[in-house]
Amino acid sequence: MSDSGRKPPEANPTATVPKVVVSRLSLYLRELQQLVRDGQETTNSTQLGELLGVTAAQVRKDLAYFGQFGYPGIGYRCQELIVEFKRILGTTQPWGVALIGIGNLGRALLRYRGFASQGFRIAAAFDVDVQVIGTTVEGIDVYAMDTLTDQVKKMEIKLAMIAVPAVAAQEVADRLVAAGIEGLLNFAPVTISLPDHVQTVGVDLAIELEQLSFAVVTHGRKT
Amino acid sequence: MSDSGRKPPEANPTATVPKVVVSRLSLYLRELQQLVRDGQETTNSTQLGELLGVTAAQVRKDLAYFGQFGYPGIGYRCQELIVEFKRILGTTQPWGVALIGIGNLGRALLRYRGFASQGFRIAAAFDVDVQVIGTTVEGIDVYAMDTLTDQVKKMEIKLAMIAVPAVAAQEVADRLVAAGIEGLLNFAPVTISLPDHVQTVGVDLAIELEQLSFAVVTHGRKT
DNA sequence: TAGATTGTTAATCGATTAACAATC
DNA sequence: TAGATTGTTAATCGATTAACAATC
Repeated sequence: MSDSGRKPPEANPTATVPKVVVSRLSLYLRELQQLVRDGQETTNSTQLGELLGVTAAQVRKDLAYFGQFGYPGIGYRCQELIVEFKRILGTTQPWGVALIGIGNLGRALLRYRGFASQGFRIAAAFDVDVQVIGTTVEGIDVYAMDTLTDQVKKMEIKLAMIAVPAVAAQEVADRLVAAGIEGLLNFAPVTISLPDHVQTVGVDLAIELEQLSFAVVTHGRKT
Repeated sequence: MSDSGRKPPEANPTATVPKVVVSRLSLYLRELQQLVRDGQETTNSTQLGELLGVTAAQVRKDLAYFGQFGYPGIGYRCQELIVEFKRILGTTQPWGVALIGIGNLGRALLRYRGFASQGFRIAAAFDVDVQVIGTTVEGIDVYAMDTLTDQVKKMEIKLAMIAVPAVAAQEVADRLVAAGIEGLLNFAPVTISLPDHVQTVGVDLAIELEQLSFAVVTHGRKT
């Protein structure tokens, strides 16, 4: 029942996974965690599809990129999928994350409770403001930007969130890259140029509202 | 030079625009605004493509969904495109936005400077906490949830941002819909069920970090 | 066994790219 | 005019869907 070692969770490692499939993987994970909280032990492609608004065929195709996780006639065991998806997404072990910029948004991110449960821990915060350097916010020490490289290396931090003003974002990104950071979550509303080996994800809150605006003005007339 | 009324900015209104094209439209707009700040008056599909990391052909195809905005041999006038894109996205006139939940994230959103410049203004804030009801945060009045319908109707608010705990998100959404809200930006890490005529965009910060994690662990091995 | 549901193949659909005549 | 760049068409590529044998 727990670990009968039946199916081979080995996918084609050369197959390149479409970005949109990876984003759905996170959504599946979120729904699975909700199902478990609701006491459900198994699910199936039809249910997962309904929860995400996609077809059952797509759910099965998505999962097939990563391996065989299902039981024909039964469906999927929620807890098993959660473990697999976390492994695939790389969040089995918690990541230490650096936060740059302790302004409005930075403080909100420091206080945000939703990171820890998904395997992310803000390990250190950085700012240029002498008023906040040396203080502790939500139990996290705020360091001067000068100490970035040292701290990042000492704490083996690989991910960073940029919550500085737009004009400073590129320079901060350059320093993070120089310090050896491998992935950046950028909240500044600018495109950042980075070497190929550094990954970036951008979150622009105004753009999200723009997308909503478009959806509303075009109304029912579909996307 | 300014408004010679040459080309017809009329697109096929029945053509359904792919969601991914609309998201690139926002990115084009952001780059165009940056180009104007940098003093550039015209651009072309090659430059816009480089800024976004897409091909020039794709830029031209994207724009073709909405009309003919270019000048063969010249390219595009930045300021003209900005005006057109804002019209298409529906942000020519500013939207009043309701904010629900004045916690960590809600306060950061209230203070965020990036909304106004893109045509969004937080018009009213709501919470259940009697400690904050009746106060003013960043010049915005905080109201009790009971007054939601009245305020939304009085201020003709059509968009709302949900920044409440996950467990409360669905109920808040239901009340917003009952109040006549047409679009929701949901920051709670849950899927919200809504009637078809109400548009939703979800922003889940932990999911963004998960996507980054995946990109880092799969490293260079592409997407 | 009968019923349910998977994983996978083939068919369909849609988006991206390349090429080029039309235009400034 | 010659050069540059658009808008659009056709070709390619990739993702989604439908169907079904295999499996529990």
